[in-house]
Amino acid sequence: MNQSMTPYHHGDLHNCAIIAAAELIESIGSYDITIAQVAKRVGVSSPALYRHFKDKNALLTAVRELAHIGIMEYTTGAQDSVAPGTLAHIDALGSAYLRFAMDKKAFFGLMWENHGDADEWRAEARAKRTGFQVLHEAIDLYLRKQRPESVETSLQTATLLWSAAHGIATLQHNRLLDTFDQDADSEAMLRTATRAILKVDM
Amino acid sequence: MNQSMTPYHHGDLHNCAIIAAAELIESIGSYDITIAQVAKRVGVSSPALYRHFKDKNALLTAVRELAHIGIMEYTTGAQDSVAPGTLAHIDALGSAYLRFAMDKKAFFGLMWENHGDADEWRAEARAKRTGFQVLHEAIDLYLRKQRPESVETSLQTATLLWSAAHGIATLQHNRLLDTFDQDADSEAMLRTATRAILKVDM
DNA sequence: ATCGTAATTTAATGTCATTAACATATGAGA
DNA sequence: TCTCATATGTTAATGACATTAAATTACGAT
Repeated sequence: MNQSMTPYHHGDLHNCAIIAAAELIESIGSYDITIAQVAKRVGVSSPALYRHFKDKNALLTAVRELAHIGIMEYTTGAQDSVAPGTLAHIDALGSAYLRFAMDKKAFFGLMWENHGDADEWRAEARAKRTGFQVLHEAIDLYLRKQRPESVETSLQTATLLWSAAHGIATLQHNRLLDTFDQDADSEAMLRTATRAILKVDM
Repeated sequence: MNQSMTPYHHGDLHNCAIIAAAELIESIGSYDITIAQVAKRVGVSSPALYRHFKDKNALLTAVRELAHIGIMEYTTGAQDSVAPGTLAHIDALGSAYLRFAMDKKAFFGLMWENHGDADEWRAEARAKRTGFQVLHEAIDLYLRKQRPESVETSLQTATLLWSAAHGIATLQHNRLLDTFDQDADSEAMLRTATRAILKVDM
């Protein structure tokens, strides 16, 4: 990412900073990072970053996008080995979500955090093909095959299933699941929830 | 809370500070407060608070307890008008949870946040009668009456139902629900989830 | 009344984010 | 190639905070 031949820094501070921030977040396992840390990691002074990002939050927002790409990779990767529109397909997506939440704790926390520029993000999210869209498509396909009379509820079903997965992931993330149920198994929980929800009329 | 007759502050800075912090959080709708703000509100210098709290986080932890009491009030209050162990009872608890999450956004966010002293809290939470215990009892009672053969799964069922409620609350909290489903109705979603989960074998 | 301890206060530090002022590179033209 | 405008960096400087240190005052027991 760095044109190591150029003086100053030039070239790609913008992207380098985002990546450095992401690496930093990953390495300390928390998105409570400082501009100074990122700057140091890229080998540049703190104020330099302000040429590329309005403020610290703007940098974090950029990292957030990386996190969304990451979850997309987990999600789409999970689809490779399953037949489209099957229960296994939906399970795989849910499992990927839980796995991402655990593997990339800091990213997971960061990406759903309440961010200031929420409105812009929401607009984009609706347009793009996000992890949610992938889930929605899978559920739509599943219903179309298994319960065609309920296809029209696929959006609500997807939203509900996402909520369940998100709740499980979040509670586990904050170690609240095993606080109350020492034997809690998030994967099993989500599979149970999935089956319960898919079976029910909306 | 203040012995307005005493000089200095004396008397009750500890409790006054907690309440002031809670009021502040409520008023600005965020738990991103400063020690200085709290101190000012109580009419005392910032360092004074350090005589009563190890650090800022200790103060927030105290507020967190208030938040838990608050959700307990919502929860138990919701039980007054329903027959114990009925589906309506469980609905009422879920509804109260969602309502608290919306009414007291900042508290809701604060109380489930990743806090440093998590281990102590977890130990206490297991001992005390928390909102979760109330839900667990209600579900246990429900299963005992409606599906006695599944009573042994009441803990898992409670955990799963909490997860669903928490997911819905959290996503709505961050305005993510209506990002993907403009017509999303959190109450309806939770009722659907509740019915689906209670019907299913664990 | 007196002393020791608890509760406060004002100073002082150190970490950050962010802005200001200054400097250097780079690329488009003359 | 030389020159200027713009982009990109750099080193001060500022201001908000959390937190600690040192100095001060209130209170309760002797």
